[in-house]
Amino acid sequence: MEKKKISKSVLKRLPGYHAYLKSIQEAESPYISATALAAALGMGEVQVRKDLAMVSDGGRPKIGYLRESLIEDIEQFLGYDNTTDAVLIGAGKLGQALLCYRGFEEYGLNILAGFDVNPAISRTENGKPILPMDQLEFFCRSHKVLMGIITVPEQHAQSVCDLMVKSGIKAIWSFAPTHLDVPDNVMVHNENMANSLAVLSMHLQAQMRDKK
Amino acid sequence: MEKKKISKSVLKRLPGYHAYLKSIQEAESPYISATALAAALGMGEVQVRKDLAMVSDGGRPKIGYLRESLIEDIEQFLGYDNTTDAVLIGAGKLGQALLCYRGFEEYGLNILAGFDVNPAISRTENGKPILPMDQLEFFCRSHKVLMGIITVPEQHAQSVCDLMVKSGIKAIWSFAPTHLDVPDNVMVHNENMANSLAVLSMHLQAQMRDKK
DNA sequence: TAGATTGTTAATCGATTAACAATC
DNA sequence: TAGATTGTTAATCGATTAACAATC
Repeated sequence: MEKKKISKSVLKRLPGYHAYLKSIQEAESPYISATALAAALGMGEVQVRKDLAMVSDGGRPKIGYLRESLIEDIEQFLGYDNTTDAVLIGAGKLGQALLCYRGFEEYGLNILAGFDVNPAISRTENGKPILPMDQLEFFCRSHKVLMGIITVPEQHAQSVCDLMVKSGIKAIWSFAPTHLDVPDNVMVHNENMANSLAVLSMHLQAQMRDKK
Repeated sequence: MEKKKISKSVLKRLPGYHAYLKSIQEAESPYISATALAAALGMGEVQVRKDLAMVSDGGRPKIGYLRESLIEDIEQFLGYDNTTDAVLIGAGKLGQALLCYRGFEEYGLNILAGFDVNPAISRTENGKPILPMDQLEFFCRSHKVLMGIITVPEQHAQSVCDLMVKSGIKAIWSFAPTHLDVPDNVMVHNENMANSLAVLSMHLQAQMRDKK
């Protein structure tokens, strides 16, 4: 397993393999072939093999990959083993949902606290603190937080984003449907619901048209 | 504006242009150039121009595009004008957050109702009904619902998905971190948080490495 | 050995970018 | 006219797919 440069497209497929491999823990054989994986996930088998080659140090011809070690390889590669601390700004409905979502731990994400201009509550149901905004920078600096999640309304997204950058955050996961300007060394990933919707609506429109 | 076949990549960028154009309503000039748009969103200007060519019937050299009609063109193209009805299954935290999110209306999405195996409440804060699962098929058929949103835990996602397909749904927007098997004529879009996280974590890891 | 499977090298495909002609 | 901007045609780039040799 070399540290070759990995493309975004491959990166985005890895969690899918991981989830599937975890879901078949009870399987009879401890091995799984790229062929089988591809069939289960509805993908091309060559693509699966190439993707796995990026993270694994090899399967065995005729047999396949050792499932357990494949899982470990992906986890190590994606950094699921060492957790990333994050803060979240915007403790509205969506923000609270994310703060309470337990699944993130599995992916090595640990949201330490939520922030809000005007916290309605001081803790989430699962005990995570919700703090006033003015404590953000001190909190991030002292906990060395590098990841921030934005769940504020569109109008406030850019100023919240600026605040995060000022607080030393290097990776921003935004749920606000708007473009964010950041310095070069900061990465923004837009979980833009509008984009997803566009693809789905288009499919529906095309289907309706074909029906006629 | 022809109905050329449009690629997914273009489709996913259109909402970004739309949001930005809406956000500069107060601007002095009623025109905007692809150059200006590109600069504002940090994109290549040729790409912007090509994307706009797909939806608009042309800008004017030296001047640019008429902002208002560009907005309309994108809205029409993405179907923001005629609303799509949807149902949501899984009225947990995330499900309720989506049911209450008002921004969807802007994109032509109208979530009619939520469903849950065991509804804790019968209505959301904004008055949307939360119904028991066994009413799903009748509801979908009678309201001719074609889009479904899945916000149930991973283990139940596939069976919920099957139920949606059985109820006539053709486009599924899933927030469950797992692969879903569907017939060919049904489209699934995975809003897979794990995928997004993978990209961001990788960026952080790379940055930490470079720092040393 | 034969056959399934791996990994690699080459070909294809699609999307982005660059170059340039057309237009106001 | 000159210059900014559009739209198109060609070149590049990257990712996917196909073909094939290697291996157990």
